[in-house]
Amino acid sequence: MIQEKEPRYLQIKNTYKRNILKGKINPGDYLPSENELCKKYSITRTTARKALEDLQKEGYIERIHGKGSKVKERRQSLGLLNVKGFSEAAGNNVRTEFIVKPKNVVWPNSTIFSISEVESKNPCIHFKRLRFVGKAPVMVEENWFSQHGLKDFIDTPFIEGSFFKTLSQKYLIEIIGSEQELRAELANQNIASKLKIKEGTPILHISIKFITNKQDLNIYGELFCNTEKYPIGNQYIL
Amino acid sequence: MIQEKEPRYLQIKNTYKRNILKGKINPGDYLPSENELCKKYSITRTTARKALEDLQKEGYIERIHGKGSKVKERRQSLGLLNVKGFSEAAGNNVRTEFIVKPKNVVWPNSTIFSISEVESKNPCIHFKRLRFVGKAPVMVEENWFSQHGLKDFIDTPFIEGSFFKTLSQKYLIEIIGSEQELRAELANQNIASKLKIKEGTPILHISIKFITNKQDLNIYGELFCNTEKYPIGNQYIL
DNA sequence: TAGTGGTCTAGACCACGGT
DNA sequence: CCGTGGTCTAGACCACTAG
Repeated sequence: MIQEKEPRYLQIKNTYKRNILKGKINPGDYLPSENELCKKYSITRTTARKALEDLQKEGYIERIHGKGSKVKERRQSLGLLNVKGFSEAAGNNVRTEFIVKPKNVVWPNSTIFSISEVESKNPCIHFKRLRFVGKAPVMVEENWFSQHGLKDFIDTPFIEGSFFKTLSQKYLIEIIGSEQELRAELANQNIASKLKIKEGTPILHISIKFITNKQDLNIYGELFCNTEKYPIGNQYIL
Repeated sequence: MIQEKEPRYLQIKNTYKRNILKGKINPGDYLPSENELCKKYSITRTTARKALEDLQKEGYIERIHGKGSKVKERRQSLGLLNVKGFSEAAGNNVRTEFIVKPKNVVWPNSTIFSISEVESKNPCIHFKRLRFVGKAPVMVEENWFSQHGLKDFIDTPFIEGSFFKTLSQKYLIEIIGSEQELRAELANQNIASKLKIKEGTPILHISIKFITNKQDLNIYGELFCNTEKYPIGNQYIL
């Protein structure tokens, strides 16, 4: 086991980050000033500033000259398009149900993304899920990907119910990018019944390709979202 | 007229930024090390670091422990929204028309993004455009932002008709991130008439906040897109 | 005027990369 | 080994906000 010493500024940054995320510190509140942090943790202003600057860079606080470090308002949205996935963004109020469990299928004719030869030579895994916020179904999600390097995927349950967590923890596969195509459409009878909305309600249709750190493994998805109450959030920072 | 003294680290940062943009320094080259900068400009490492850290944050350089500050190959792709076919597939077949030219307005009550104090204390600039692919209008775009640090913005035409090119080249302002909220909606009478579609056609409504490298300058936008023929593409790499 | 964040100096020790 | 960037100390002066 490698013993890594976490820098002081990171410890302090993460302390406040956790407290903001947990709701112990609320939007509008002010964090301790730089000088207060210096006393509290026995550090110098350089170190205190580094912690605060990082929090600012990540969008948690706003620093106001002459006033202090104010915790920013964070809206709740689903955050589906960012690489981190669903469960993390929407809190604990989410549930996922299988409509079709993972199994092998023939590769569909993807009209949008082209599939590499290596991908198409391997079997295709497919599954389909329905995602809820509270009791309301908000999204139908369907995924396809090559079995290439994913032994026993079909027979193993997802770690904590999360697809991406399973890829990461069991197979060390990380998402390193994505391409998306977005369309507004009217729900057909099939989607409408699953999302418990009327046929003809406007829905957001997302075709997505997640690019992974493993050669010739991409995750292809089709998402159909009822955005009426829960718009899709998307954040890019850096 | 307020005489603002530009901080030393900013002068140095912008010196190298301009040289990179002008091609005097090429991708793969290394910038002077922190200690070399200290000697060259008679500053301390703190100041040299601040300049280099800013260049890194904006994606111009990569800092490698034990090696140095390497100029990056291409600017980091931020996954900004682009209409598929706008610049590539449609060739030069793209046109933008003003519906409302840039002028000062009172800040709207943004229901989605919270505006910082500094932003709201400065006047708000607003403009509204209609974007075409060929002869077909495909997007209504409306933007708001603080005039903070944007002297003469309203009176100057856009460089090559591009808003972001103007920000970058005239004011050295770069987009370093974005937050978006996506919704599928039915076109109201106003939007429908501009996009030449029937009222009730599904459209993609995007609320977007572009975060810039300038403190307290964000670009807020509302986009209404007819995605029937031209879906919105979105790419995120890294 | 007191307190805050913004900029800056002049040092120090460390971990990492290449020789 | 030396030079690089990463972390950190202990101060300083300034500009801004608010009472």
